[in-house]
Amino acid sequence: MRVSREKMADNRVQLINAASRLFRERGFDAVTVADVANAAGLTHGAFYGYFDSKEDLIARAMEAALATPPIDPKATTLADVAVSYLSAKHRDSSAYGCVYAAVAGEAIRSTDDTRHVMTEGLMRQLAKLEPLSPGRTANDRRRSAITGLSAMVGALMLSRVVDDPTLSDELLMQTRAALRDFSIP
Amino acid sequence: MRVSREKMADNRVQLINAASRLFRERGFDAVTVADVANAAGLTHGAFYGYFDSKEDLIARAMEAALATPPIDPKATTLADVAVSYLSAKHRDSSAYGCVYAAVAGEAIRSTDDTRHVMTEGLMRQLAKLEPLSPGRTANDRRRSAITGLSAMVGALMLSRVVDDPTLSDELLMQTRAALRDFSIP
DNA sequence: TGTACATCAGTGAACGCGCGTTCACTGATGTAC
DNA sequence: TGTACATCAGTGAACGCGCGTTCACTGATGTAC
Repeated sequence: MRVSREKMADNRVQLINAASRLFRERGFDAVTVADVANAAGLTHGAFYGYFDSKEDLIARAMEAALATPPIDPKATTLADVAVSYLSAKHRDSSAYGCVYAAVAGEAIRSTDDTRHVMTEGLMRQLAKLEPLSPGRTANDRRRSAITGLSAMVGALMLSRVVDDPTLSDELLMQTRAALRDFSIP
Repeated sequence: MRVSREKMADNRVQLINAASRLFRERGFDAVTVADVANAAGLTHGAFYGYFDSKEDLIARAMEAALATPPIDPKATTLADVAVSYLSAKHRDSSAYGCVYAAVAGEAIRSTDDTRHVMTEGLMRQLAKLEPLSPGRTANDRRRSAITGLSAMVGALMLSRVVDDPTLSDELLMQTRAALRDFSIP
């Protein structure tokens, strides 16, 4: 059943895309190698022609997920970012959402490779957020970017844990409102 | 090997304490029923005399962990809370630290029971934080409590994922500083 | 209070299951002529 | 360009392992007299 080089390149992309989606949806542990292979139209045996191990796939999938961060390109301020980030839609569909809110907990106990990928992704995300964040000096903007992102990640995670829809909505709404008025004195 | 009623009551406490510590340290999945039983001085077989299932233990352990939240009792403002919450010590030892920063990611895909326990714990934690948070009206204080807690949980998790010690420290430091100056206009 | 027996908490072997990973085989692709 | 063969991507059975859970048995506890 050998396939063409083009098909092989496409299979790798499909594997990474499926993994990037499934891991964010269900977490690293709950997704099996067979799940990812099947979602990419392969059987589990083919998997090891593309990746050394499941841990390797995790790192590559997070790398891909972090290459297209879910910051609204039309956003011009931190408050704009917060409006789309702290939405019910983002809360209810993590598959293509923020990597940190989806898998940060598991990533803490993951391989060095995965943690490194997550670190570099965070640095890039902060660099993009800084010019949109309030503050007169560069350090003020960096401070509000870090605090703003932390608040968004924290609020989104908490809104996903909570089983009370009213509280869940309130967490998003109040954090959105606070970031709208946010400033570094 | 029957044991006394007192010993049994003590065993249950030991199981819950061990679970509450181990789950926060390593996550639900990585901790086995045998790990918890051994840490409490029992073998895995005895476990099911105390709990219906591992999921049952998770809910009871989180309940216990949330009964003594890690808010410094000497804190009189949100900024005070942030100083101890966003410390290197808290980041580096999750065993007795914040439940949300430790297991929120896994709790999202946990049982209804566990999610409910986490929800009630969050409501109590917010109620305690509100009077310490800045704002003129009750809603302003609630807003700053929610945003402050979100920022603390988010910053602590991110500081734990990151493999760069400088960035990790900066995430804590900048969020601490922002919450020190935090106000709702 | 002391004794005989019933109760039942703890033990550790065992079960069933699902996972990550390996591997002999298959058959389509790529290449040498 | 067409043919013959070597290559190697994909398949699915199989392996080894660790997990949650069950259960027959053991022996200390609790109780009835």
